[in-house]
Amino acid sequence: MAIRPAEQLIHKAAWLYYAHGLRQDEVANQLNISRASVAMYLRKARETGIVNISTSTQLFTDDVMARRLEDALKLDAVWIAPENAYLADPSTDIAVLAASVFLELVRKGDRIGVAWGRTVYTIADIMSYADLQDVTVVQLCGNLGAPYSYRPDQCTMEIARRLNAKGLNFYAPLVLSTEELAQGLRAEPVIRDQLAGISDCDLALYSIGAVDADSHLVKCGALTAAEMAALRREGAAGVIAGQIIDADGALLDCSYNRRVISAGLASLRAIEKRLMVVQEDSKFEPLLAAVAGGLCTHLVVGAHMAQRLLDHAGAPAEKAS
Amino acid sequence: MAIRPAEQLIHKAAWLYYAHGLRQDEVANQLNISRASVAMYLRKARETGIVNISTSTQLFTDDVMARRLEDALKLDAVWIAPENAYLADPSTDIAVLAASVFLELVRKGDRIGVAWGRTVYTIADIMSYADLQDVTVVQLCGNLGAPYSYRPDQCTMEIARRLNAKGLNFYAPLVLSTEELAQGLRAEPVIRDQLAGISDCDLALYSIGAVDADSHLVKCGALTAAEMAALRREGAAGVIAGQIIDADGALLDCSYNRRVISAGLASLRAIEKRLMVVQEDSKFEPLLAAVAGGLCTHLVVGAHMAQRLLDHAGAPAEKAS
DNA sequence: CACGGCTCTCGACAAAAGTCAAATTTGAAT
DNA sequence: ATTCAAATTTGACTTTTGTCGAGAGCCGTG
Repeated sequence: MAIRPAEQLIHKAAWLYYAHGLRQDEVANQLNISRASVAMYLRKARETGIVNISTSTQLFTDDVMARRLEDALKLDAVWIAPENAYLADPSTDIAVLAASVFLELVRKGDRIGVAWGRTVYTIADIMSYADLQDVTVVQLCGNLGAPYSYRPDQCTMEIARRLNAKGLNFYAPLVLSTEELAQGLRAEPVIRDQLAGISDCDLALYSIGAVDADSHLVKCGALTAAEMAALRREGAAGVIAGQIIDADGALLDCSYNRRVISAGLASLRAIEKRLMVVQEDSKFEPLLAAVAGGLCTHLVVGAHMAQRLLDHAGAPAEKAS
Repeated sequence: MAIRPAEQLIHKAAWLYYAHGLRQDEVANQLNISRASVAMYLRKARETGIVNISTSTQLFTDDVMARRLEDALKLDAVWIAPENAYLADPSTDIAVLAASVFLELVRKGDRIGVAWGRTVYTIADIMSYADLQDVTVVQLCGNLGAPYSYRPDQCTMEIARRLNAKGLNFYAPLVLSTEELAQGLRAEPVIRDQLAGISDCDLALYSIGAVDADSHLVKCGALTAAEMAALRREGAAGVIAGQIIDADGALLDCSYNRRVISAGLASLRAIEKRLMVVQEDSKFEPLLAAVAGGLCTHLVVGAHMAQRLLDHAGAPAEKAS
C-alpha cells in the first residue's frame, strides 16, 4: 500500500476534500492513509491542476475606466490592474491578473499562440497549473540563442507545462543574416507547417516591445543598439512577436523584418482572441501602434497606462455617472 | 469604515488571498481590517462564486468502463461515479460528480435548458456557486402545482441562482386537461417564444423518469397510478422533461403527451450538449430509451448502472489491455 | 430622538491545515 | 542476494484558518 500514489490517490483525495467537502482527517480515514499524506496529495493536486482555484477577474473589467477604454480603443475586453493599491510591486499585480485572465480565456481543445518576452515569461511563471488536456501551445516566432529564460521556446514550453498541454516548438532562429536564407527556411516544410498553423489558433498571448536599446532584440543580439536607433528613425514604433511595426501597426519595410522567421501579422490578426499584456509604462507608444494595427482584442494594463491611453484617445465624451 | 463591505472588499480580499497567495493576516493588514473579517469575506467569495474551486472530473471519464460505454452507446462523454468506494451515500456521489461536470460544461454566454426532478434538484442544491454573468437558464417544461422543491421552476431558479445567471421561467402548467387547451396555450406568444428558444440552448441538464407509480408525475398528480400503468402497457418506457417516451426514445402517441406543455424532443435533440444524470439503478430501461432516442450526449451514472449498460450493449469486443 | 432590528466587525478560542525530519518502503544496480 | 538512493509515509509540532458571541455603527420607525 506504499506504492505509487499515482494520480489515482491524489485524485481521490482531491475529490473527497474539494468536491465532497470532507475534512482532511476524514479523507485520511476513507483512504487509509495519514492526514499528513492527504495534505501532501492535496498540495500536489493543486500544483498539478487537478483542482483549480480561480478568482473572477470581473472586478477589473467592470471598472469604469476599463469600459471606457474598450469603447475608445474598440477592444473586446480590457482589464485594469489598480496600481496604487495593494501590493508592493505593481508589475507583479499586472502579471497575476494577466495569468488569471489568460486562464479564463482558454478553453479545452484550444490552440494557443505564445510569443515571448519578460512579461510573457513572468506570466507563465506565476500562472497556476490547469488540467487542460487537449490544448496545444504553439510558438509564434523563431528562437534566439541567448540564454535568457524568457526566450520564445521557454515561454511556450513553460505555458504548455502549466496547462498540461502539448507544446509545439519552433526550431528556427528568429533572425537570419540574409533575406535569402530566411526565405529558404520559411519554405522548409517543418517551418512552413508551423507558420501555417498559427492562424488556426484560438488565442494568442503576447506583450509588446519598445524600440530602444533596452529591447530584448538588442540584449539578445538580434540587432545592435545603433541599428535599433536607425529603425526608430525610419518609423519603427514597436516590436511584436519579434517583428517591427510602425505607428500604424503595419510591418515596417526593412531588411530586419525580411530576415525574421515569425508569425505574419495577418496570421496574428486571424486569431480570434489576442491577449496583450503590458507592464511597463514606457511601452505607451508601442502599445498604441499594436492597437492601431488591430493586433490586440483583449488588453491587460496597469491603471497608469490605462489613464494615459484614455487621455490620448481624446477623452471621448466625458460622462460623470 | 463600518459601512457596506460590498463586493469591492470581498473581491479585493479574494484577489490578494487566492491570486497573490497572501495569508489572511497579510490581507487583513493590506485592507486594514481584522483577520476575522478577511476569513468571512473569503467564505463569501467562495459562496458567491467570485472564487471558483473546481476539481477535474477527468478521472471519472478516463475510466476504462467509461470509455467503453462511450463507444457502445455512441456518446460524447461518460462519467462513472465509483459506487463501492468512498462515501456512505452513493447517490450523493453521483450528484456531486454531475454538478462538477455540469459546471465544467457551462461556458460564459451559454443558454442552458433545465428540466426537473429530484435528481436535478439535488444537483442544483449541492452545486457550488459560479460567477457566470451572461448565462441564461431556461425551464424546459411547464410547472406542476405540487409543493415539491424539485418542481421545474424551482430547479431552474436554483441553478440560475448558483450561476449568477438569469432564470427564464415558464409560466404554464405541465399538463392540461384537454388537448385543445394545451394547443391554445402553446400558441400563446409568451409560451411560444419560450418553447422556440429551447433549441437555441447550448447545454441541457436533465434526468430520466421511470414509468411507475413512484414517478413524480404520479406524486404530483399529473397522472394517476392506474393511468401510468396503462401507459406502460402501451409502450411507455420513460419520462423526459415531463413527456413520455417509448423504448426507442420517440414520443409515445397518447393523450397525455398531447396535453403537455414542454420542449419537444426535436428541440432537445437540437441542443448541442445534453447532459443526462441518472442516480437510481431502477432507471435502467428508461435510460436505454433516452439513449436510443438520442436524447443524451453526455452521461453521468453510477458504476453499477454503467456495468448493466455495458452488459446490455452486448459486450462489444472485450479487449483486455 | 430614542428604539429595536439589522448588518458589519472584532477579539479570543477551537479546529484544521501545513511542515519537517525521521522512519519505512521500493526499485534498481551491483 | 545485498546495498543504496530515491521516493513515500508518518507522527509530532507550528502555523494558519474558521467560528462564535459580544460590541459598534447604521437606518427606518414610532
